[in-house]
Amino acid sequence: MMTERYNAREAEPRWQKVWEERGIFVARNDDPRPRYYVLEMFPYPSGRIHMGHVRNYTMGDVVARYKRAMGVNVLHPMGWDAFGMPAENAAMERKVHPKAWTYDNIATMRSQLKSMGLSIDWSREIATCDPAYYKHQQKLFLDFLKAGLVERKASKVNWDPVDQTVLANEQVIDGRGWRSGALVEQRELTQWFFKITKYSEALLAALDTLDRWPDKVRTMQRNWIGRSEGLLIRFALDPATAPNGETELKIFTTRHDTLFGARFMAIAPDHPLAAAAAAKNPALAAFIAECKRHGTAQEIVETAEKQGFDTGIRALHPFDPDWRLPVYVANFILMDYGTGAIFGCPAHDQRDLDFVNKYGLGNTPVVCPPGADPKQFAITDTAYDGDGTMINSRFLDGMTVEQAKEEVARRLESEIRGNAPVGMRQVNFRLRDWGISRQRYWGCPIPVIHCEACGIVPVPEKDLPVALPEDVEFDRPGNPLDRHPTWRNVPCPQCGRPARRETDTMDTFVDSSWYFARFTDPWNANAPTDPKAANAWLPVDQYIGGIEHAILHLLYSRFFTRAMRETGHLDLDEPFAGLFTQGMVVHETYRRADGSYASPAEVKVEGAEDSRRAVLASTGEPIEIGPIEKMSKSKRNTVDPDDIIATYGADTARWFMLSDSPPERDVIWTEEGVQGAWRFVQRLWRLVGEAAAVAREAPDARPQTFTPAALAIRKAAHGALAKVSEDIEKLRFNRCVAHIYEFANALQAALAGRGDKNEAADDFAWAVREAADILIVLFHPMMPHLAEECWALLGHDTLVAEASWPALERDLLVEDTIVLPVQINGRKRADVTVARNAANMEVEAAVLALEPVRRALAGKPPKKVIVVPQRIVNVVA
RNA sequence: GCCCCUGUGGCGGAAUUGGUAGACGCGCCUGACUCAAAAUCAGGUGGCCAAAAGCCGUGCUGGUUCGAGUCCGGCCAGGGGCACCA
Repeated sequence: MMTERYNAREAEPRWQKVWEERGIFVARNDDPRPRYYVLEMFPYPSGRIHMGHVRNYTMGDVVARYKRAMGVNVLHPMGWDAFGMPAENAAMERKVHPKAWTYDNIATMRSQLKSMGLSIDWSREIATCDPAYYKHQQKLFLDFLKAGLVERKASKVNWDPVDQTVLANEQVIDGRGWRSGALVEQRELTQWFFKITKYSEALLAALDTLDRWPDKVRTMQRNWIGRSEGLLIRFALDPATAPNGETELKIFTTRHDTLFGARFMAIAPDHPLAAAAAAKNPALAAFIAECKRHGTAQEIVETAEKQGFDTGIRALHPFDPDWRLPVYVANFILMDYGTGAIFGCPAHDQRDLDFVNKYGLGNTPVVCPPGADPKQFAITDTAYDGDGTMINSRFLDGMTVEQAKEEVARRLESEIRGNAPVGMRQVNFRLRDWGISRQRYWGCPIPVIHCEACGIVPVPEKDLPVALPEDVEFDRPGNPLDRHPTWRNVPCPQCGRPARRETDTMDTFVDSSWYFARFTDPWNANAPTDPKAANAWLPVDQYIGGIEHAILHLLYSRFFTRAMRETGHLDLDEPFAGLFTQGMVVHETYRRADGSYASPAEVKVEGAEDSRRAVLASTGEPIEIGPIEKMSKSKRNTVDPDDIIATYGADTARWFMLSDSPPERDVIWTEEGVQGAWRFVQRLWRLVGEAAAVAREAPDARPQTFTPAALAIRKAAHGALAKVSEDIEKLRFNRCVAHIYEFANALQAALAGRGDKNEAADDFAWAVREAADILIVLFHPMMPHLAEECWALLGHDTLVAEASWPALERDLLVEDTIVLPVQINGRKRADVTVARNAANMEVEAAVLALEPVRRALAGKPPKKVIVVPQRIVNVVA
């Protein structure tokens, strides 16, 4: 009898070695079978893996192993998002080279990931800091440049004063740098941009086709792209008031229906007209300077009062040349949205209303809400932005808002001034081009050279990669590339005269925008991709990662895929057909009396749910149990995967990660939960041991008939098979876990029952062997090492990692007789056993004969009997 | 302010998408084994009631329906995203 405990610590490395030696997870590009590409977001090599990684990679591994068992050619690669700031910080703090620091971390994390037993094709491993990788990224940059998808322009940029670098709009969260947390400043710099806005419309429209993405992510991207349809209107300026040469002011509006409610115009402080007007107006110039000094950092914007300054310029209303509108410079107008100018309709825009109330400009309501009296309707301090009927608007009166918009657009489109229409329909996007220049060392060098004579000269392809120099110092702030003597100063590739290399490096989000494509042919030395391989593998069938990349990484990758298509590197639009965003791993927090945090490893928790208390294990000092929060170093509520794997094994950690919480929600890491998972590992081991003893007596040939006990086992096995298969397909791992528990319970009960009844017939043994085989294959994607050990115990000389998913016998799922719940007036009162295919009349007759039903009816006929076949019966008394 | 999501036992969560609410796990209780503990095994575990019968029960509230955790209206609470975007 098998009484020994399963020794995960001994078994797990042993099986990992077998898998590796046999190379069974290596995907081949020439394998003719159908393909499946499952990918988890690759990690930043920060030092050690954390529980979030364990959760992420376990989920992907379950899918990969399941698909492999289904006979599919699976690509499941791993790499390193290896460029970035922390390597430079480490260099500054610890005097280690960023490269050494990064590769040390990669080595540690690789071996940690391997100890998880992931079915990864390590032959395709890539690191983005490897010149063999970024060489091709530089090639992509040059191709994009040639294709007009890259632009160099001066612009106001987000400057992170702590990291001393530029940030993209997407990297500014609540006015702060996404990594440093520092308040972001605005600076005017010349930068490289990827023209993501070229695809605004396409990126937006294609969101509708991504039906295997979470709605949440699609909504966030939709909002981020921010499409709005409106009208561009050219307001003529009163020549008597306009600065020299200025004749008109262009504005963009989505509310042209409210044109007769206009009270003022407003332009951004950095609008050219403002500068022109300020030339002769020192007070205005001072106001503009003041606005610019404050900048547009979010923090300031939110608290700043709306302020304006009358330029003295007057604009003429497009429908009434005698109607003059004052033009203000206002601190709340953004130069980089629309035209940097608006017309203000205070009655129907809260911000405009606040403005006029401050400067006493008044308002005219032009949209009357349904049910309101047009003569009485007035606006004081709350603008009305809803639908209604046009009033006070001359030829628009009586129209709906929609009709009025159409009428205004139609009229202004057909009115020509100069040689252009006064109004033009226009679509505007909130999305800005992606600024990729970073003033950092540890990133992919931008492959261009600045020459006094020739201007910007792309580095010739034969000179790629532009490799990072390794002899750099981090003894002062700023970019060491900028002060590197030989690397920076190079001859111009065109004219040969002394020139200067671009010292900015690329945003690290560029690195991760195409790595999924590189995995399809990572050995390719000549080109970023082999389009044949890329097109065959892509799009990624299932991508798994955190919700924090809903906009940044996922939007950039969608852009890159389109740009790579345009430059001939692959031929598809969307990189990720299926996206799954998993929840975080959270844990209780523990605080000592002095307010400092204690780690779970230091704390001993005792007592049941309602009387739980904690003490410091070493001293007995009482500890306050705090709220459950995301595992983080600062809260010290992390659990080290290495410790868990050393104590319980990787299978236990994997199993716990998948149980209980639905994968998209946060999972609470608890010691009890891990122990529960560990107990189940041991229970499965014992169960398979018992099953193996019975299975040994099984005949090779499948018996002709099965006794009820054997049939019950077979039904449980195939029922579990059907449910687990469906739930893996839908990534509902918590339900898979429940089904496997249920099946294991059923098999255990059947084996225990056998002793009493002495039912050791051939057919029973055969059913047990079949059930044990199915059980092991079913749990092997979640607990691969235990599965191999059990598989061997059952006498197989193959690997379960290479076993086929069992064939489902659907006949076993169908019962001949079924038990239907019987409701009386919608409340369950009884059960009735009927033939599965019994006619409704028969079911009704059987139900009416039931004692509880007769009692309820008391001799009267039922009002109604509803029979839902194979579901339920409801008697209405 | 706008948009989205989530509210089910002591806890994590199931519920075939309108058909037996609480699967499965954790925790707890009782028993067996043990000198004892651990492990394991057997049983129990939404509330009210001594128990049965019964009644109540999916954030609150109203509705639709033979039947509502699920659909509709109105609230409340928690979480997330966006936000001078014209």
